[in-house]
Amino acid sequence: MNEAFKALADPTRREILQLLREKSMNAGDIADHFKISKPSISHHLNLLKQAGLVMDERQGQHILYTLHTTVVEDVMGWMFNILNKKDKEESS
Amino acid sequence: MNEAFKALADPTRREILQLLREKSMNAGDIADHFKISKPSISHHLNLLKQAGLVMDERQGQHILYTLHTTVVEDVMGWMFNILNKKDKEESS
DNA sequence: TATACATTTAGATAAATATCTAAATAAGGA
DNA sequence: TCCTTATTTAGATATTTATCTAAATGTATA
Repeated sequence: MNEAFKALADPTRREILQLLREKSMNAGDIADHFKISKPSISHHLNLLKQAGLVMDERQGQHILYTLHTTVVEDVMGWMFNILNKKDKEESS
Repeated sequence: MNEAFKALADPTRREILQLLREKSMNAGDIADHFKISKPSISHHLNLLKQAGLVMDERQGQHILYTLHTTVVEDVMGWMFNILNKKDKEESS
């Protein structure tokens, strides 16, 4: 989960996740939303992929990126635990 | 919220937050939980403070650090939004 | 006030990261 | 097969970050 936290630390990568929340997109269309170069976006996409936050699938000439929410849920779980002082203290 | 995401990206800082979830602690006691130097811990505590994730309060010779959950909730909200594709799509 | 303890600040350094341009790979179509 | 388009990989560079030791600051107490 450390990789996911690190991936989420960058504003560009968070914005990519927000784009993908709406719909899956290919690398080029994602890159068009930003001012930085395509190779940089490709690098960010790779980090998101390593972190398990997105999945990629080649579709002909394009590569389609899709949000993958399992790890997001894991991170949310960690955060939720922080909010609840001592998860062992009571059960009811 | 960017500072909070960046603060959460470091494993030592996340561990500090987990310590403080149990109870408020002073800088020295926090540092004793780690192998790294006190100045390094002080630096991490400062970043957590800048991010709004902890608060500090001098108590005599010691400085007491306390978890501050408002920003954690903000981050959770962001994550929650990512999980729900298109928050505008329906209301019921 | 002198001393000890707790913590931070200063300054240095090594490692990690974000970004770029240029080149390579992969697929589709003439 | 040749050319175009889509994307990634390689390699370089500047910035940021985590860490350290040494010094400074703040508080308590003899």
